Amino acid sequence: MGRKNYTSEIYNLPDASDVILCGWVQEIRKLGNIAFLILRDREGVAQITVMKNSIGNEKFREITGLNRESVICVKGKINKNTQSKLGAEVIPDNVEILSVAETPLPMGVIDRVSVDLETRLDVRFMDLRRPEILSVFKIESNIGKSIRRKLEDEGFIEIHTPKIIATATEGGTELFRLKYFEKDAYLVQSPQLYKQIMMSAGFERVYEIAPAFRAEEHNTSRHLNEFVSVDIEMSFADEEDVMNLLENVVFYSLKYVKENNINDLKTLNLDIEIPELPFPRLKYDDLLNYVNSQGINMKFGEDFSSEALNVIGKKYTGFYFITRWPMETRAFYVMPYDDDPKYGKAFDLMFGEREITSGAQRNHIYSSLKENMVKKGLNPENFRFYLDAFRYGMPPHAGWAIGLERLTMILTDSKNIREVTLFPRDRKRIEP
RNA sequence: GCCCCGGUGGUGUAGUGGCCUAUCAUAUGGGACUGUCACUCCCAUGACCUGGGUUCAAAUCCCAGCCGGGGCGCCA
Repeated sequence: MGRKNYTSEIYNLPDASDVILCGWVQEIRKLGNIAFLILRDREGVAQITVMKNSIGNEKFREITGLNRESVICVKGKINKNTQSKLGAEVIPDNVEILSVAETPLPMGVIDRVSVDLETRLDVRFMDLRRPEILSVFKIESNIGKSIRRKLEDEGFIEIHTPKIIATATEGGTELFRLKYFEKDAYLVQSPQLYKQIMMSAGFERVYEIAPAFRAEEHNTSRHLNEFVSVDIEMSFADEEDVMNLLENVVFYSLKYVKENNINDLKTLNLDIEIPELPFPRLKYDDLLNYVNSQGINMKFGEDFSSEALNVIGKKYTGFYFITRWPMETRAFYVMPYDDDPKYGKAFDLMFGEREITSGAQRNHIYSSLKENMVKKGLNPENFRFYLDAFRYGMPPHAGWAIGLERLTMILTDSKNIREVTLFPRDRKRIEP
C-alpha cells in the first residue's frame, strides 16, 4: 500500500504537498457541484474537497454517493488557502475505495443523538471509532506505560504468573471454575500467592500487569468480572516502603499523562491536577470514629460501607491512604503489628470515596501465616505449593495491586468502569 | 444475590385504557443546491421486548419470562 500520511500532518506540511490519506468517511456534505468529505483516521480529521469540474462527473457521483464509514484512500494535494474552518484541505487526484460500509449504521459515530452504553458495547468496534473514546484508551495505554517505566526505573522485574490454578487462592471471593482435562481448575483472582513465592525465589522486586478474574455477581459501575491488575511485590520492605513507592508511581503516572496526552485531555475536556506528596495517611480507627461522629453506625472490625466511604470522600476528595486495618477485615497473608496484633500492616489507596489499590506488608513467618490461614477458615493443606516457599528462607516483603481500570476511571473522570474497558466482562456480558 | 426502576423505527425519545392509522430528533433512500463546516430545503421509508390474562377496547392495566438501568452487599 506504500507510505501514507495521517490527517493531522496536513496542518503542518507546506501548501501544495502531495499526501496520501487513508481512513473512514465520517461525513459528506454535498452542495450540487462541490462536495466536502470529512475523512477520519486515528489522529484526527481532514476535509477532502471534491469538485465535479476537476474530478469528472462519474467519479464525483461515485465519491459523493459513498456510505458513511466506508474506508478510502485519498491521493491529493494540500490546499492551505481554504475557507474551511479546519485550516487546510486536500484536493483529491484519486480516491480509492477500499471497503464500503453497509447502511444504516448500528450506531452513528458523530450523530447528535446519544447512544446507550449497552448499545455502544454491543457494537463496540463502531463506538471505539469516536475520537473521545479513542482518547480514553490512549490515556489508559499511557498509564500502563508510565507505571512500567517507573517500576523498571526502580529495579522491578516483569513476571508472568499462571492464570489457571488448581486451588482457591486467597479465599473471600468466588472463582470461575473450568475443566482442565480430567481435573477441575480455576481462573486466578489475583497473582498474590505467586508473586509472594517469587520473593522466596529471590527476585526481590517483581511486577505483573495482567488480568484477574472474580466470579462475584456484583452489578455495579465499578466492578468487572475480568479486570487488569497491576501487581508489585518487593522484598526487604515494609508497608511504608511500598506506600512510598505507590504514591510515587501514581504521581509519575499522572504527570506522564498530563504531559503526553495533551490532545486527548483536550478532547475529553479534562484537566489533571497533580497531587502533592506524600498522600495523607489516615488510620482506620480515626476514620471509624469520624464516620460514627457523622451519624453512621459502624463497629470496629467492619469494613467501610459505601455510605461510610461517601462520607469520608466528602472530607478527603483527593488521594489518601487508609492504614492500620483490623486483622479481621484483611486477608490471611497480612502481617500483624508486633505491638498490637489486632491490627495488620495493610493499607488501601483511596481517591475520594473510591478504592483503587490495596496492599500490605505480608506475613513471612511460616507458623504465624499458617495459623492465620486456619483462623480465616482455609485449609493449609490446599496451599502447600504456597506455604512451602516460606519454609526454606523467605525474606520480609510487601506489595500492592492497582486496578488499572479504576485508576483510568479517575484520570478520565469516567462514571462507569465499562467505559475504560475495551470489551468488558460483567455479570451479563461475555461478548463481544 | 437483594431492593427499586425501566424495555416504543437503525439510534435516542414523547405518549400511563379509546383522541395512536403512535410524537419529535437523528439516521436511511430519492431529489435540488459550487465553499459547506450542527449545510439548508422538499419527498419517502421505518417501531410499541416475548408469552399469557383482564376489558367492548391494551404501547398503556395484571402475571410470568427475557433483557437492561440505579442502589446495596463485595472488592481492584
